[in-house]
Amino acid sequence: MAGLSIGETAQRTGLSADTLRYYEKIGLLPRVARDPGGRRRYDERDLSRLRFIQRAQRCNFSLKEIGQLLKLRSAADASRPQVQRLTERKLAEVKAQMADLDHLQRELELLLNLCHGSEEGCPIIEGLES
Amino acid sequence: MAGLSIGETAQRTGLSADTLRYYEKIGLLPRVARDPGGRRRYDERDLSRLRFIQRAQRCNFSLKEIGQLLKLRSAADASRPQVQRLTERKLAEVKAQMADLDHLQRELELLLNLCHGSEEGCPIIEGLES
DNA sequence: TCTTGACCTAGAGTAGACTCCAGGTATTAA
DNA sequence: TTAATACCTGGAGTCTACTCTAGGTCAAGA
Repeated sequence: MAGLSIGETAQRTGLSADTLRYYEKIGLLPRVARDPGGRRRYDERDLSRLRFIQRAQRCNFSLKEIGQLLKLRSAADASRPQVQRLTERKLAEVKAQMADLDHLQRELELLLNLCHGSEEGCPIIEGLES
Repeated sequence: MAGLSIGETAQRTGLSADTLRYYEKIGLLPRVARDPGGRRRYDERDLSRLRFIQRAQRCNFSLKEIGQLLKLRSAADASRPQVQRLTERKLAEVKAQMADLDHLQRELELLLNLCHGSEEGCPIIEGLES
């Protein structure tokens, strides 16, 4: 039988079967193909979409935003100016978020370095206090 | 009257009065002192705790984790290894998120470039799906 | 004195993203 | 043939971090 069952897809992506059904229910995945018995069959397109969703989600995009991103991704030539504006906005957001995270990373690293170098007191706690 | 009212504290911290009451309700702040009329009075200790909470929250710690950090704060010396572990985990999370964002950024930039470069339609974009 | 505005409590409601449940069907192994 | 297993649907429940509501109190100004 072509494609993967929901169980296999769950295992492969690390998402639960419930989550996969949920994504379909809210339209994040277009209706997944069914076998003659009515069970879902996930193809490579679906898996690619799921990987995209997971990456975007790890970047703090909401499912709603991911829906928009997915539209950009698959219908890019349908309404190009609009698509382009959205893409640019998302890109700007991604860059801003990168800058924030970069800042955060430095801060956490600084705290940890202080911690390794200090004799007494907890510099992480102290750092968060001041 | 000693200390700040909830309104003044809200203004000073940028948190809403509701949020301040909420933090107290869930035990993130110990019971705040009351004046004879039963209104809250925030002292320097409370404000320090609130600053701590806000900083930690900006570092992507959940309120639950912040609760842990606050407990550890009283015995900072003894609990240093724990604090360090928590911080290290956060740092790892932040780094993973950065990597994902980087990936997403490239993908969006690629999409944008393809859109700029083509006359009508973006035939290569369908290739992104796979 | 009356009114206004800040405050009080307990508890309900919200949004996002799941997660679980009940009751039913299909496929496979014994 | 039967039992186990994986799957189906619609809908209810959960968690986080608030946010809002109702109904009441208190202190200060006109």
